[in-house]
Amino acid sequence: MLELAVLGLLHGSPLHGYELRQRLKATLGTFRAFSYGSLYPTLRGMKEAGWLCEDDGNADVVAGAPPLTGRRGKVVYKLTAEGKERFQELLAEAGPTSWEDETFGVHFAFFGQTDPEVRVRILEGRRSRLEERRESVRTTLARTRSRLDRYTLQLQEHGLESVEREVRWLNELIETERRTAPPVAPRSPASHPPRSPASHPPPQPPRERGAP
Amino acid sequence: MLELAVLGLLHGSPLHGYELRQRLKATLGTFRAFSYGSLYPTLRGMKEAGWLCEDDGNADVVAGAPPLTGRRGKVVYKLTAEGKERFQELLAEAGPTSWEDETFGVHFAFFGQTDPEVRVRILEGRRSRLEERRESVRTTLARTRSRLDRYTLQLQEHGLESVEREVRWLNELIETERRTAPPVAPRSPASHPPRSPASHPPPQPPRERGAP
DNA sequence: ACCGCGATGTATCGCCGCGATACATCGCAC
DNA sequence: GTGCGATGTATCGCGGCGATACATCGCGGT
Repeated sequence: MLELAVLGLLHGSPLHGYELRQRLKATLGTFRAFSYGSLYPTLRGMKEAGWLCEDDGNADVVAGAPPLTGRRGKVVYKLTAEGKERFQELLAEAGPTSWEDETFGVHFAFFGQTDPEVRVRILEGRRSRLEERRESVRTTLARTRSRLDRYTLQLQEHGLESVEREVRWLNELIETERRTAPPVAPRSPASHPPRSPASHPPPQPPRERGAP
Repeated sequence: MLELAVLGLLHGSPLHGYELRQRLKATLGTFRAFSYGSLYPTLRGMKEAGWLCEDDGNADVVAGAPPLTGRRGKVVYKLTAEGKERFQELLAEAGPTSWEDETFGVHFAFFGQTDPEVRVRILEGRRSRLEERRESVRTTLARTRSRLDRYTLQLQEHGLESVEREVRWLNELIETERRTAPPVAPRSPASHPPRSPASHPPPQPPRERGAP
């Protein structure tokens, strides 16, 4: 999970731990934070697995500069070919793990590199996860409403509204996905009949970031 | 933190582990779930600390029934006097730990037993915590908006809206608190005005559940 | 009568993320 | 030139989670 995040961030450009963490905070935003206590061990593990390697760019560090200590310089991590492969692999799998609370945000953040079909599957999975929770809250709320204290009730209702809001958000996203890449073209968007039958726009990854 | 939750639940009535967990799920709702892997060790710890004891109610279990096994019966946990004391102690402290994401929900759930002043302090602490996060998201969003991919942007904005929504919620709650229990020290209410003064929303003291 | 099976119930283990902490270097203001 | 905050690497202990094992109970099916 952190693995996916690191793979994704590093897929953009090589980074060192510190900056990696900043990006993690910025990109995943409200979803999770991650700390070095997770990051560095993960990095180590991934290095051992061969997904990434250290890339000191140019070794402009004076070689013998601090001979006293264990030589602490910047360590820049960079994806290997296997790492990129691994990233694609993780992007492609849309299992139950993809729509758990913590994981979903990470997957979503890399939707730009994800296959449209997988996107929809993950969004729908997430939605049904949330709907399930919503129903659970609703029923227990209905059953126990009268027995609840004012504050517990308020907490419960706020939680319920949060879930409902998130479901609406997902609905919009799914709607948009479907309109952008419909399983069956409901209408020709342009004057041309599509040469690719709309089901696979593989060579046309949706609007990435980076170079404008 | 689990400790507070257990103390609070058990303050109502003695429970055994299984039901305790159900209540935990129901009461804390969307906030956290907790699993036995946390619950039982915590229970053990609390028992050792003297906050609670086992109370088998009536030992209507046939004493020698299953002599083959290690004799697994229901274990009902019950607060001791020290436990109740400890609960009050925890309710009274409104430190930074009280308004962290996970902890806040638990504290809030027991606001019915909490001193009004402490309630406001916790709500305000929570709010400023959230405002801080909101500003952080806003600024990084403003700085990097153009460089972000469509999905990352959407994720970011959704997160921001969530935080804003929660701040609004807290504002309402604080407002209500202030109206119900104004900062001016309340005069002795016992005397002759039998009906409440200006403001009489349904609750005056925190309407508890359970035993009337 | 019997079995099966799901709900109830107690308990533990390994994994992993977090927060705190230590240590080191760099750049810049004073 | 010195102190201090940002940058940077790394580890440790704590605590929660999910999976799992094991045990009992009540109920319906055959």
